[in-house]
Amino acid sequence: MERLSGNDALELAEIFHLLGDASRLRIVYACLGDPVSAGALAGSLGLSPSLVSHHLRLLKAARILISERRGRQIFYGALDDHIRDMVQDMVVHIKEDRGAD
Amino acid sequence: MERLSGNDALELAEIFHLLGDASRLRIVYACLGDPVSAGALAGSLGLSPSLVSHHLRLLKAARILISERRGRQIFYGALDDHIRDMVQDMVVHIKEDRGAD
DNA sequence: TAAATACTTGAATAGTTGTTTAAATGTTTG
DNA sequence: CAAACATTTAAACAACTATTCAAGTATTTA
Repeated sequence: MERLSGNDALELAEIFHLLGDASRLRIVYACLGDPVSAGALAGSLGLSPSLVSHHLRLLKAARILISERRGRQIFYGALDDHIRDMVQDMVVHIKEDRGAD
Repeated sequence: MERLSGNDALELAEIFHLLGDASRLRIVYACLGDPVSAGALAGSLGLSPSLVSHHLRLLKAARILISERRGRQIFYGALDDHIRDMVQDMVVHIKEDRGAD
């Protein structure tokens, strides 16, 4: 049981905070597999393109997602496997926990 | 790679959101071992008793922490091992990830 | 029971943030 | 080049939230 410094807490909280919004969490989750275009995200999640774009910017700035342009679309995907595993594991963990109610 | 419904996302995001604040994250982390009194938390984390109490209420409502009165102090600890492991694992995961910069 | 201790509660506030609407940018195609 | 497509950007706003301060409640002890 290590100690958690104020600085560490700030940094960690930033990641949690980004996943702490339903829209953003769904966006991240939808990007864990093959890269998805911004428009496809908006379409499949029922969110406005503008809103999705705003969230994508934050997620990219936090180095959770990366973007790649293909023609006139821009595809978003997880930065790397570490991100993929981390998010996947966290979601599984919480789902398990809340399931055992 | 399962799908994440809007409802699931809302529920999951609520937990993430609670851990997405530095003060709250430190409080939770400090409670993962032996139960700690509200005053001790405030003291060791350098936060006002009032602020700590506000956060504790939220964390208790979300069934992350539980409280037990002993004399005039009230001790807070993780709800169960599931919570302990979950938070610990998430913190480790994120620390690893950000370390590999 | 009065004082002291340990927390909690409520109100008030300054700052943040998710969302919308409208306009702008970059890219392809006729 | 102009029109259509895909996404971003900027401004604006309502809702939310972390924090503080002051007052209130419960528990112990002198």
